[in-house]
Amino acid sequence: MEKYEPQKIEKKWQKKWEKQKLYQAKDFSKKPKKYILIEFPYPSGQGLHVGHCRSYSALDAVARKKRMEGFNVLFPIGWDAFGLPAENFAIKAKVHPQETTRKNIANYKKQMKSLGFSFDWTREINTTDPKYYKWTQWIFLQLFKKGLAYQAEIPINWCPVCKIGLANEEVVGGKCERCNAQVEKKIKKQWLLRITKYADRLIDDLEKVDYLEKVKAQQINWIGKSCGAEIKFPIINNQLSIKVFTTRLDTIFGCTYMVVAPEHEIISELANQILNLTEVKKYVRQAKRKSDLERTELVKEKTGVELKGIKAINPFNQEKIPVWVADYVLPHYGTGAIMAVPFYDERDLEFAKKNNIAVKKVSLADQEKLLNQAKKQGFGKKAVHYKLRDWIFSRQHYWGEPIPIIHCKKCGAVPVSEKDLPIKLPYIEKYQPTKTGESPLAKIDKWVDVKCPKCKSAAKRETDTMPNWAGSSWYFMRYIDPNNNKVLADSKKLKYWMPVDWYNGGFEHTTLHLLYSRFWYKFLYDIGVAPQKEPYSRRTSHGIVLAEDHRKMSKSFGNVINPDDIIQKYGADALRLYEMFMGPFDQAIIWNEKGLVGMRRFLEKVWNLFQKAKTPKNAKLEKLLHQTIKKVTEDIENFKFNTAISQLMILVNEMERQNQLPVTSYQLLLKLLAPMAPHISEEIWYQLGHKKSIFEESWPKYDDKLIKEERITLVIQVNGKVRDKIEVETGISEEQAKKLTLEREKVKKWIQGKKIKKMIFIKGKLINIVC
RNA sequence: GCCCAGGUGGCGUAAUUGGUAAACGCAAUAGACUGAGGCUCUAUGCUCGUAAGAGCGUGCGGGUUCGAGUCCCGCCCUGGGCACCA
Repeated sequence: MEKYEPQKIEKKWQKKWEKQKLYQAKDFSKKPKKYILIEFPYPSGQGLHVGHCRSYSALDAVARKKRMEGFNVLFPIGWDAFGLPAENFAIKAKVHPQETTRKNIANYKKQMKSLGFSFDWTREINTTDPKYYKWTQWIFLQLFKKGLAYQAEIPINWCPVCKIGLANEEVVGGKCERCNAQVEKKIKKQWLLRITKYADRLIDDLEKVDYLEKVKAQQINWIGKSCGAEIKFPIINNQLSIKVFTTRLDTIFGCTYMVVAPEHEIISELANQILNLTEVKKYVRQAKRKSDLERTELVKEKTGVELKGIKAINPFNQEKIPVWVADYVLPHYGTGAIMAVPFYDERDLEFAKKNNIAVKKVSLADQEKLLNQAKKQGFGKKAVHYKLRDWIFSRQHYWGEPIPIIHCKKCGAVPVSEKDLPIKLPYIEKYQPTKTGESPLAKIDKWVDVKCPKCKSAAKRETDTMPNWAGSSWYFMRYIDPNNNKVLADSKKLKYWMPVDWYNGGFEHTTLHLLYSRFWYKFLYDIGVAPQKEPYSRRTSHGIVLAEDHRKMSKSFGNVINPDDIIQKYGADALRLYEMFMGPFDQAIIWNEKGLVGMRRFLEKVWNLFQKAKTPKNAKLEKLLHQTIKKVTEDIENFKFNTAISQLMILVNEMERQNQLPVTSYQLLLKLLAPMAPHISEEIWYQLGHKKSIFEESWPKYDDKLIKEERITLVIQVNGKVRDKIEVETGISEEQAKKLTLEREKVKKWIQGKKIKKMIFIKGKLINIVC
């Protein structure tokens, strides 16, 4: 056999596998199904990232192993291609986003193919394809019909200089990323999705699924359900009152003041009673200019202004308390107003001290008594609040799915007829956002001016587009039936393939994408489209790959690793192995090119063993072989790829050491290696004279009896310190072990002159003499 | 401030879930082999010692236990996330 030259053999097998259609999933096959899913990438101009490779290499290994285990595997791929970066790039480079997207996808595809992933390319999808987003729009219409999509006045980030709306990402320290002007808020009517209606189910159904515990915890924290009470505090000399939400009703007798958010309507409602209105207005103006993030960043200094002339009454004890406005209270959580109990709340205490507000101490025991009396009088209505807010679904951008709604002066917001879907995104030359804050689509009269589907009078299309999250909230369903133009996917096929058996992606998608897609799936279940309540049976997340300088890889730092260069230098199999070997799969890991050297050496060892694999039998290898089958099988299942590979290295090192290597043992090694390093394994497999792919072989099974060691090293401790070791039979009895131990010279030395209090014997492990 | 994760050799890390700390890989040093080596093999946690050996050693301080990287209490540090969540 020639020298190991990955560049030659890898290309060859990639082409052959594609021709053989080895990795196509079969609908309704009699084999049991396995749906393995990776988060589909956003095809950016920078090309595939070594971070992508980590997730894809690992799940490709899982998919390949599952096929060998006899499953009908669906391992699909597609493109999440709508979004801001493509649009911004287009504006700068004057290339249409459709064009850059096309190019980027072609590049990603080429890169992915050069890594030899076993995707079923016949099911490739693209969220920007009208045949795809027809169904994204269809789902929106169903949400609208069920009252889960609605419009509301919501502020957007507004740059007064550029005269465009900005994404949070484009606001840096409260300033516009492009021109550095102070960003303002502009109120705009926008579409929202009522995800809050699903909040309880999104928490409760987590019990049904196998996600990493920390992922579940993060979802629960994000939804942030809290049960408490709502209380109305009446205003003196006025009919109005301020409603607050609290989880600590039991502390209400210690309440000495109230705080309302600067956005709270009570401020304008009480305007003529507020004595220091100018000061208050000034404060409110300043607060409104701050982003939520800024308000949260200003941790140390809690500012606020008293509403002079206003007093509220604590309904539980009739005490008159002052009302303040402060921006540490946010308008969108709870009721936008709080009762402050400085004795029990650190934040309230800090604020009270700074502003010379009274602090009142009331013991909780006393309060309980008082509270019971109050409750009898019917105060404090039970209430549940969530951190989770409804999902703002409008974007004033070009490069997204048009929202299929027509606005009619008479009929209001009217849904587009389903048979008119998709509402295609018009191809335009100028996609800069407008100076009015509307989407660029608003300028295309020909597209905007339509007739109302209901009353046929002149009407206008909705010109906002959907966020990037829309297309990715249901894509896993489309893979199942990617070309269907009657329904989003055939219900029988959905029933066969769903739910996804194993979904892997980044931790950064734990809260938004995962929650949004679960919400949509639940909704689709409710309207009879999705077959179950949860889309993903199992969710794992991979840690990010950091650059050698310990920072995130980013074009601006100039520390990005291009997988093409690595493949060129070490081969795709070495890269794949390295991505899995570098550390625990769910932890962040620092890229180090030197590690690739080891992978390449290992593969060369495997390659060179070919010369040696001739003898019929070598009993010395049997045990290690079976141990390795067990370890690799279990480690892949538990996504401990690093230790699976180190076990294979141990086996290969032993095979090198042995003079005799049976062909059967070598073939076993190849099968175990194949999911992780497919090219080299397939090449050697054919060189050994096989006529069919190694991936059509079945996964090796181990024999439990052959794994057990007959002899072990029994550790001898004296007072917990290792003093000696003896080789014994595994099944050695306690008495025998004790006897052997006490005969040892070293042991005698250590226990000389001491009285043995007891001896602890742990079968198969150690013996400890306490004296 | 809150939430999550994590601190183990020069580096990436492993440890049968309370039982030999450092498997596997990278790097470095020394030695062996070779005409030569950037090949291969052997050794190397730290300190003392020629050695045998002894002591120390998993962020820090306590504790439980025959025995702790692993469990409990307190603290420090690093990374990631965040919408000050009442």
